[in-house]
Amino acid sequence: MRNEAGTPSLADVARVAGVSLATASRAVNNAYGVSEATRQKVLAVVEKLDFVASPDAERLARGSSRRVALVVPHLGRWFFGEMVAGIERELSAAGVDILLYHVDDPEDRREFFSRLPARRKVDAVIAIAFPVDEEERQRLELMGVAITAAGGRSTDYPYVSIDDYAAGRQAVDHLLALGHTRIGMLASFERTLPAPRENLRSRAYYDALAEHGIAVDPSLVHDMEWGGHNAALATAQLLASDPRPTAIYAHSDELALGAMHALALAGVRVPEDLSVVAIDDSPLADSLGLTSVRQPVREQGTIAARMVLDALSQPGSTAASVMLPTQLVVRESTGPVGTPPAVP
Amino acid sequence: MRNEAGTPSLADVARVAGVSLATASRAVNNAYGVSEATRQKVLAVVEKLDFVASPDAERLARGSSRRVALVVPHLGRWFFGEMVAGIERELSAAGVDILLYHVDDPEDRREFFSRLPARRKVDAVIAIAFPVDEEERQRLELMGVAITAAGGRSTDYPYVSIDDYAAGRQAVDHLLALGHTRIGMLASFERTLPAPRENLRSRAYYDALAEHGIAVDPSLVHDMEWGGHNAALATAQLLASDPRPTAIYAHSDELALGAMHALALAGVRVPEDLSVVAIDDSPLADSLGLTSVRQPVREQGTIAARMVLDALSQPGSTAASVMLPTQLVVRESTGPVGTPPAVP
DNA sequence: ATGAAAGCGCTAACAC
DNA sequence: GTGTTAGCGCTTTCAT
Repeated sequence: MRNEAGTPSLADVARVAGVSLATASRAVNNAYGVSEATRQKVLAVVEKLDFVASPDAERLARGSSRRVALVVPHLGRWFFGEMVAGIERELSAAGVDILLYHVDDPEDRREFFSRLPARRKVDAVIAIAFPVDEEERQRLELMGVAITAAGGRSTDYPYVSIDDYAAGRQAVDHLLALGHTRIGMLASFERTLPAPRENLRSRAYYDALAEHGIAVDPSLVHDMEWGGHNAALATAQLLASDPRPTAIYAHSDELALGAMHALALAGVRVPEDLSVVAIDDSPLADSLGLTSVRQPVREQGTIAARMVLDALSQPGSTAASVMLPTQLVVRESTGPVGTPPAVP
Repeated sequence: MRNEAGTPSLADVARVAGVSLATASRAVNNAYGVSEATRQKVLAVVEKLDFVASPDAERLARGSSRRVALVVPHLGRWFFGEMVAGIERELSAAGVDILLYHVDDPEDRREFFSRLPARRKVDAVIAIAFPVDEEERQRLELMGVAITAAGGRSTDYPYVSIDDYAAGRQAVDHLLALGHTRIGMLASFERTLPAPRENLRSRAYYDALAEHGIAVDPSLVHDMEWGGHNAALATAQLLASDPRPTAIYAHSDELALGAMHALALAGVRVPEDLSVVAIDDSPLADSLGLTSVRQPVREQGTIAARMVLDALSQPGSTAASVMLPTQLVVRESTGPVGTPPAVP
């Protein structure tokens, strides 16, 4: 026994308890075929020796690891961090370990899937808010690892997300209901994605306007990479258009923040002169008094984790995807159109 | 061989290459005692079979796992997410896997260290921005796992962080240099911590004022939990004090954001009526035009990762702690005191 | 209900 | 330089 003092093995437990290795194993795993008396005896020794099974040996002997890979871009942004937090909570409660892989750009993505660190390391992978392409998915499936998407949709494997289209509609419809007809949109795209896909938050805008018989003015739509700075730039351009929009719909709180800063600099009052609505309802929105569509991020994480747990316990089964509802949270950044400019 | 089709073992590689298991192992690990020719032959087979060693078996046979635990509170906040991103990049480049543990409150902390998931699972643990107490540290040391702190200081083990005192001084001195003498402070404490420790960002404020012969007005100091909302509340109180401060020093960008929102609501112009400075220089600061002291977060992560890597390669050695410099980034939120109120 | 023994996939002496 | 052979710490038939 070349064991260091601090790490007792199952064999130690067995010896001290006066039973065989096999029995000790059964007792520890609550397996059948152990008398209650023996079980208690063994568990007592486990307690006394402070024994913890080596996960590596377990995995080797058993064939599965109780480990899942979490592939996530943009840690550092609220949405992604919260999502990870939600997943971690649920998984760690179930005794499943999380291997973290951060992929910020398409190259990281590619590298992850080619090196397949997941390979032989995990039983499942959770991809946060980005699609896994068909080939990648098949390779994973071949090695028997289940895949789940959190915060994004897929046709090929189970996911949990919000209905981005509905969320967008809630935001734009809110503006429309307030009488706004000239609405700017700050849309963002993800450079993480291998190829651009249809943006449901944008489509919501187009549909809502169309349904209200409002023609879309392309100069009011700005597509940009995520980031407050870009949003501020775009907002400055919006302010220059004629007639100036009376409202702005931002795809995310961060974009809205940049916009509001630009508005403040230009002396445009919110919501008197211009209304701003966004999607996310992050802490930012609260600090800012921003009207925003709330999406339950942590809960998405929790549910994704449960789906994975299910997949682990029933290999082969395919979980049903889940779409969580969103809810408009009205704060001070939106108001009816046409409020007469207050005289200072 | 009960191997599924998709997962070749080293034994498979050896057989196909026509060498023994041992030789295959040596070749794969670039160990000594393998002729270049055989090595190439083996590696070719590895390539062809798409072989990846089972980390579990490696660890079991070798005794170490090339896995480290990352213990982090408050994912979802920029600082923590960025730090994790920095660490991940470096560690994954070195082929070390990261086990993620999220601890949001003292209870999570306690649970982490008591269940010691690290136990037998990792070779090292990195604690982000929170102290590991002496007893916890000793238990970890006993099991031979190295511990490193990122984004926080410790006297008991190596760390990498910024000099919070210096950062605070840069912020407050900037205000002082602009002629401000009545300066409010928005300080935050961490409920993650087991016990409150001296806050260097606060001390910087007290010292700076003292050195300039300015008496501290306790009513200008507000301690709060992290969050823009709390900052907004505190700011409202600051505005009510008489005479009203001409500047606010916030411990973080998020706090400053809340403050600026409160100021906007109150019709107080920044920086004409009141200057705001903070610490972090997160993307928020840029979007907001906020003067802030930049701290290199990702770099702290990178360095922490390197320290761990060193510890893994030279067990027993104690890495030297590192303190990274910070730098004031002046934007539009600060200006000289006494600017005459512009007449609207 | 319990024990003996055969692996799981790999590394590391130890021979040759 | 290469092959043989024990294990690493656990799970799991298969006996008893």
